[in-house]
Amino acid sequence: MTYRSIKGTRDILPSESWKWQRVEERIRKVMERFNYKEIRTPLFEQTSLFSRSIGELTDLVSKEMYTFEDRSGESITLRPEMTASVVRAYIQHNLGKQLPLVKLYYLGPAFRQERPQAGRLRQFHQFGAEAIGSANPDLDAEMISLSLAIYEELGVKEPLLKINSVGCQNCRPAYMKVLIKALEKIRHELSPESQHRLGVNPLRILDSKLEQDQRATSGVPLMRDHLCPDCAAHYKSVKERLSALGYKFEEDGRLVRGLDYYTKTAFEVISRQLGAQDALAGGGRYDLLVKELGGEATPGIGFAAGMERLMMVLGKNSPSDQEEGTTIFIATVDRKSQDWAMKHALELRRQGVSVELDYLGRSLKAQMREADRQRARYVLIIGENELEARRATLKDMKSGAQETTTFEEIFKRVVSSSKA
RNA sequence: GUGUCCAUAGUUCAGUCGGUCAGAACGCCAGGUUGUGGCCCUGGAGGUCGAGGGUUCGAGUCCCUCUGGACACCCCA
Repeated sequence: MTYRSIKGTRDILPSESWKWQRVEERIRKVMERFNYKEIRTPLFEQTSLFSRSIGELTDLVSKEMYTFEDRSGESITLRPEMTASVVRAYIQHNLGKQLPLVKLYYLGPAFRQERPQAGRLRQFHQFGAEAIGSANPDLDAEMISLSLAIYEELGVKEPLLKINSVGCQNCRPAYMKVLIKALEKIRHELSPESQHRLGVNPLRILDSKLEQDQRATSGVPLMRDHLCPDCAAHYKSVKERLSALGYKFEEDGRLVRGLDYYTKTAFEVISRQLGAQDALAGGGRYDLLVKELGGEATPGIGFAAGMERLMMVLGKNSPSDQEEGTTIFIATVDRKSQDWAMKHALELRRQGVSVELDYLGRSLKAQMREADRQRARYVLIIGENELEARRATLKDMKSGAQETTTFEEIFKRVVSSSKA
């Protein structure tokens, strides 16, 4: 038996990792244009941080977390998302005392023990942003705009924006009563699953994928029609700001977030190019979360996005550019030239040039083939004759032209072309 | 957790009613140029046909179990 990566985890091999690097770079760039600063938090936290913030009864907490006891008996959980950690750090380091509005972004792995499928892994990667310290709907618009700007920057085709308001502690409880009452009335028309959800998470029934549920709930009251004046005004403002920024969006009164901490604005970015797991990003406002986790009552908003899903969408679009090749391959023919190559490869590398040479004792022909495979811009050929004459042959792999000249001249050329 | 489908060389796949079916392409290595790439030609290495049982004179090919994978439900990024 051979070892394999654990179910739902995967290796990102060199054939792919360079693409991830490119994408991550551009994500960071956009984040920074919006003046969000990176935060890196630990991969694991105290279990209660997540259960308290996300909600004890949510599916995520009740059956999807990687929770274990460490050797001291403390309950530890691999982060299933990043918002809780970011808010924890915000409180722990009193970030709100240093700045009235804290804008943070993150990028990294998260863990959820679900059955893997297209766009869903047990170790997956998320990037996202959090802005803590303002309840201003302008900030909601900025946050949504930020998430879309990233997809725009990367050339994602037709990301679909869906928004909704999930209310607040003032209006949601009352609405829930109305909703449950309405659902009770049509209970027998609901799917068995939804009948079960009635007792656990009635909101979920609204976005059930089953035709049966959709039909049955067509006349059921929606949160957006039962918002308190404050929430209604906020929601209206967000929509106005989005329109003013030129964004198209779809109001989805059935959009629900799976995490308990959301209030008011909820949004999702969907891609039709994905499978059943079609959410590229999801987020919303969480005005109660900081207080819930022990900080001073501070409003916040954020979003999280899936890297794997992004990569899937990007893979389906442009044929994408090529990985950069090495700049120069030094081909050698014997021990002496190999010694020379080792020494000068290091020298060139110190000057910022990417250099490769042969470690398999291959023929010159094989080394040339290797250089070609690496898409080297130049091959430097060094042998007995050259060593003696303190010259080497430099071949331009694109044109095929080659010339024998002094080491100094060659290095000058290689270093300058590597900087270009 | 439930369901459906799948499992043959490094990769993508052929293998017809169970009887040379262990193959192709690409990739890899070498040679064709005893110091030179990409194209082309030639040759080579590489598989206990996911694992374990069973049916049969005989099983990649049929049956069972297991493992792994994909997708969907669920859930969500």
